[in-house]
Amino acid sequence: MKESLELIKRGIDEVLTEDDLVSKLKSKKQLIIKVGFDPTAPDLHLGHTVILNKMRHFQELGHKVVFLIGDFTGRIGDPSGKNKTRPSLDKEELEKNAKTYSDQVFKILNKDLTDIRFNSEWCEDLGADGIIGLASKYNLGRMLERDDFSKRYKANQQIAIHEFLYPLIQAYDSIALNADVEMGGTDQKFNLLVGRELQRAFDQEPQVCITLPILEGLDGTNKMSKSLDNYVGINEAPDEMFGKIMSISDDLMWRWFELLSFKPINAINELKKEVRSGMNPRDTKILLAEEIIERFHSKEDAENAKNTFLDRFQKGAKPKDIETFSISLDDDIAIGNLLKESGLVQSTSEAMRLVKQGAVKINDEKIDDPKLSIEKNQELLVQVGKRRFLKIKT
RNA sequence: GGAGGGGUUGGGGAGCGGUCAAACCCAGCAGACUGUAAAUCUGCCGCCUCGUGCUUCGAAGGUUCGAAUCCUUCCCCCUCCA
Repeated sequence: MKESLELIKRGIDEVLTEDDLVSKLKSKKQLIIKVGFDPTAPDLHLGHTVILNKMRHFQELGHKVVFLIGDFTGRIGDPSGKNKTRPSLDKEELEKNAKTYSDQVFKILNKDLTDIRFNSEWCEDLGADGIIGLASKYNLGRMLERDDFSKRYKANQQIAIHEFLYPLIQAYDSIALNADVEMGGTDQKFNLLVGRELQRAFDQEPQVCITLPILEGLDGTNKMSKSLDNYVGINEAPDEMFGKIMSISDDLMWRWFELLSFKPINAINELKKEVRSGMNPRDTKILLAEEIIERFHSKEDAENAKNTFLDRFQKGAKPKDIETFSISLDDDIAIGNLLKESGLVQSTSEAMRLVKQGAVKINDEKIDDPKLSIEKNQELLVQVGKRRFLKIKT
């Protein structure tokens, strides 16, 4: 019992309320743990794994996890999204996304203790009556308690009505599932609590709400997300992962250790201490990268990725597999056009700039003439900046 | 229903007849330094045939030697009062 509670509480932000959690755990019944996911972004990244790991913890204690895909809520639009009208996904697409999810999710979750559900299952039947009924159980004052709403309200900014509906529907999901626990990021706290209250209004035992810290992305400040392109996808190739993880700042590294590593807290503190007394932080970062890659690929992949990385950046070797781009030419071609055609840069203007800045190498020689003409029927190794490589056959 | 404010290059946000491809900040890219870091410094950051070249400032017209800046119409957004 004590250990269970400790496991659950590790690395989380808040439990509301701990007393309720304790009594649910004491009841010895199999609990239903609900976590909602966005139907439009089925590619999981490390940010998602923070919560997936926690779901896994509950499974280790024998509880049932509901992986809820918010296809219906997705249609309404999350309050945090401004005016983006969301495309409603058709059945086929949904199934595809669900499959993508399940392909990835079971790298962490236990299949036997996981239900994948869609909230359209019960929301479609809710109807206008149902929605009005739901809405009658909540009130404006409580809605405005939500930080983001109250700020906007005070600042005379608009709040669309449907934004009020969103938390209600999410709460209805908890009722439909009879959830015992709902988890989400700290930004979801309000929504989770609405679920708790509405369950009471529907004579259910209120769910325990657990918030988890939000993982910062590669830039170190913003939430990891696909749209900001600051993520590490769990399906990414080992080398790719390794490179991305090594590029994070030292500060962020500790944050990632805390939220992503399975190492005991003590071990992490020990590492911190060693760095403070002179160990190169790069080497601890390597440990982190290895651990994560091992989890989503294999120990061998992790080892290889590490070696590739060291070869490449410590010894200055080039990547092993450089793609080849072939183009057939009638005539010689200007370097700017060649770079653009090959896809190494977006425009010839960009190519010209890069050449002027000394960022372009051909066969390991820096070029400085933006008007350089390349002869046809040649094979060249072209490098742009530090990491863009391409073999070009003209 | 009435009154007012606004739509500028990825985001934020100046400009309000020429000196505007458009200040400044952020993001991004490149170079230096390094641990492919962070911080810092420097440069770049619409497009091309790279030139006293071309196309941009919600859309379409108009005034003018000249418009992102003025006028007209249209589209869109926001706030306040009722």
